[in-house]
Parts: sequence; C-alpha cells; structure tokens
Amino acid sequence: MASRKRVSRRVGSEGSATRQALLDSVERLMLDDGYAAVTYRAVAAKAGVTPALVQYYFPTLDDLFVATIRRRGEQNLQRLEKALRRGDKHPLRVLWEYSNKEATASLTTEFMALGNHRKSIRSEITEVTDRVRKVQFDVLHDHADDRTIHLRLTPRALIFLVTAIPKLLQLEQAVAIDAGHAEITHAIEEHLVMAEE
Amino acid sequence: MASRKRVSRRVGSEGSATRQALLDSVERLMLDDGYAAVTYRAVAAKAGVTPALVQYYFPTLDDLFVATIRRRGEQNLQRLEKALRRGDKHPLRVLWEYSNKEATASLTTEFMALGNHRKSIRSEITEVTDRVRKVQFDVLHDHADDRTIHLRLTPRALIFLVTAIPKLLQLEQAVAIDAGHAEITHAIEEHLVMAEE
DNA sequence: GTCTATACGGCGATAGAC
DNA sequence: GTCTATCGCCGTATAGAC
Repeated sequence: MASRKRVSRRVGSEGSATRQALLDSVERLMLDDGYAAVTYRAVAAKAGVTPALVQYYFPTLDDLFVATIRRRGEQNLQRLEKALRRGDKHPLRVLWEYSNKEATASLTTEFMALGNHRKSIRSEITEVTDRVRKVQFDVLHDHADDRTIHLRLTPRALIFLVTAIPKLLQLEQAVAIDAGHAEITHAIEEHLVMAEE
Repeated sequence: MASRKRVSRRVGSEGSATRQALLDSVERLMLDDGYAAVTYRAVAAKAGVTPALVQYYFPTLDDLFVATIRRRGEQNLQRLEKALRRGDKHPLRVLWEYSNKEATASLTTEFMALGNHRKSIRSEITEVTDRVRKVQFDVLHDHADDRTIHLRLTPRALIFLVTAIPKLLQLEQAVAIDAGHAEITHAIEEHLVMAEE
C-alpha cells in the first residue's frame, strides 16, 4: 500500500517556486473537491506541469499531503502568534476568531478525514496541533483569573470550546446541517463579551 | 465521476441475507481501515462472495455507501427513541450517552468525510440528521424549564453541545489529540448532574 | 538537479454472456 | 441472478533526457 524503498523525500529545494505552486494547487483541489480529487494528474494539470514532475517533487501522495499540511500548519501557527502578540483583544476572543477563519478550518477537516486512514498524516496533524495548543494554553494560563472560575471551566476546556466548536460547525455546514448553530455562536459571543469587561 | 444512466438502485430484496451481510462488511471495513478501504473487491472478500455479486446488489459505490448509512441511521434513530421513551433519565443525559456510543460516532465521522465530496451521501446524512434532531428537539422542548435558562442556552444549543461535542472528541482522538478532553467531559457531566436534580 | 516517457497492477464501472 | 471481459482511470516504479 505505502512506499517502501524510497529514501529521500523532499526532492527539489524547499523554497522552489514550482514546489510552492504545487502545494497551492493541492490546497485548491482539496477545498473545491475534497482530498479525493488530489491526484498527480489533477495537481499537474492545475499547476500547468506534467504529472511526472509532481512525482519528482513528491514521490508518493503521502509526501504531497504531508508537505501541504506542514506548510499550512506553519502559516497558521504564525498567524495565531501574531494575533496574540498584538494584545488588543482578550486571548479567548483571538482564539475564537482564529478558529472561525473558514478556509483554514475546512482544510483542517479534510486533513482529519485523511488522517483517519493515513498514518503519516495523522502524526503530522498531532504534531502541529500539539504546538498550537501549547501556544494557546500558555497565553490563557498567563491570563487566568476569576472569569475562568466563573464559567467553571479550566483553560484547557475553554480552549477546546472556542477552537473546536467552530471546526464542528463548519463540519456540519459542509453536510448542510445548521440546527442550533446560530444559538451556539450567539451564546459563545455573549460569554466572550462577559470575559472581556 | 458519479454514475449517470443507472435507474434502479436496490437490486435484490431489501431483507436479503446477502445484502445485510454486505452492509455488515462495509461497516467493518470503514471502522477498521476507513472508507477508502471500501472497494468491491474488499467487501466481497470479507463477505465471501465474488466482487461482481456485490456490484449486482449495489451498482455503484455510492449506492453501497448510501444503503449503509441509511440502515445505520434507522438503527440509531430507533435506539435513541427507545432510550428516550424509557424516561428514567433526564433527556439531556440520554442524548449525551447516546452520542458517546463510540462505534456509531466514528462511523458517522467517516460518513461526514465521505459527504464532503459525494453529493448523494451528503443528502443522506442531512436527511437522517434532520430526523434525529427533530426527535431530540421535541423531547427537550417538552422538558423545557428554568434549567435551560440557568445555562443561558436554548434547547437547540444544548442539543448541539451534548451531541456534537462527543463527536468532536472522538474525531480528535482518532488523530491522537486529547488536550482538554477530560476537562470538557467533566464539565458537561457536572452540568448534567445540575440539570437532573 | 529538473524534468519526461513509459509500463505495471489495481480500481470503479459497463456490457453482455451464461 | 450470477459472473466474465473489458475500458479508462489511478498511484507509482523505473530509465533516461536535458
């Protein structure tokens, strides 16, 4: 099923323009038609190169998916850290807004589905998520006060709620389900306002 | 991509033993290796028949997936209604426990991933979820009292929390993430106890 | 180092033989 | 009702051109 003999992944320099263009094509395909639409032939066509060239850069599809999630994860982490550093909003609100950025979230959903049956991708997701959660926990830990006690929720539980619920809302939206969505969003917004004053 | 001309789905009688055995095999394959492992050849091998016979019962893979989700959805709905009818627990707790049944939830996850890029499955999920949510809403609507106000949450929002969060916990567990899980579970259990007394 | 051409086996789907 | 043959995709391995 998976590759065996192949030794060197990441052929072609990391910053190569072609390489970046290929990863862009992968993200577009995943967003438009789901990860199943990511084939060597489709990626090549979208980027205007030959299928064999895609394979030169990414010997297996796993390599291609891992490179895509790694690049996106890095970008997300930097976006989050930058937003938190600005310090003009309550950290919980920053996390909430960060998680509601839909392009990112629906890509994440695709990757989690992929991770269900591809080990290499599962570990990549685990790694990047751990790093993100650590950043989130640190900032909330510094900010901890009676408001978390008021809500009877620990920082970790709060992080879960404001970051995971948006993900779930979008997961359901993708299958045309929206019962309770407006109410949940409203309730969380209300709690955020309370936490901010 | 999808089938076009085919008119009659559901070849072979609905209750055919072969048919049921094939759907069992599909569920096992999805749980063990993800939906990508569901191929005519794999299903046939698991059920001890020829691949062509599987194709006789289910002309396209879409038909196979739709039949699987429909059967499972019917079973879940009846399980939920039965648990609610017993009336020995608070409806919210019934919903919470119902959603925490893991076999069901991880199958659901697979189907939602499938629904991301297969239209026929998406509408099947939407339909069965609407029916389930209606049952859930009705029972909670009858049961509505000051406890929902205490939590500042509408019935629909409450349903979302106690049914969707377990789904998400398992989705994350599938990729080896568990930050905040224990805390969230504990917090919800606490709220349920409050609602029950 | 970049890129291409080609071949192989496995897949879903179809048509049609028995 | 059951199964065979076939078609056009797919991932990917390999050999080699610039």
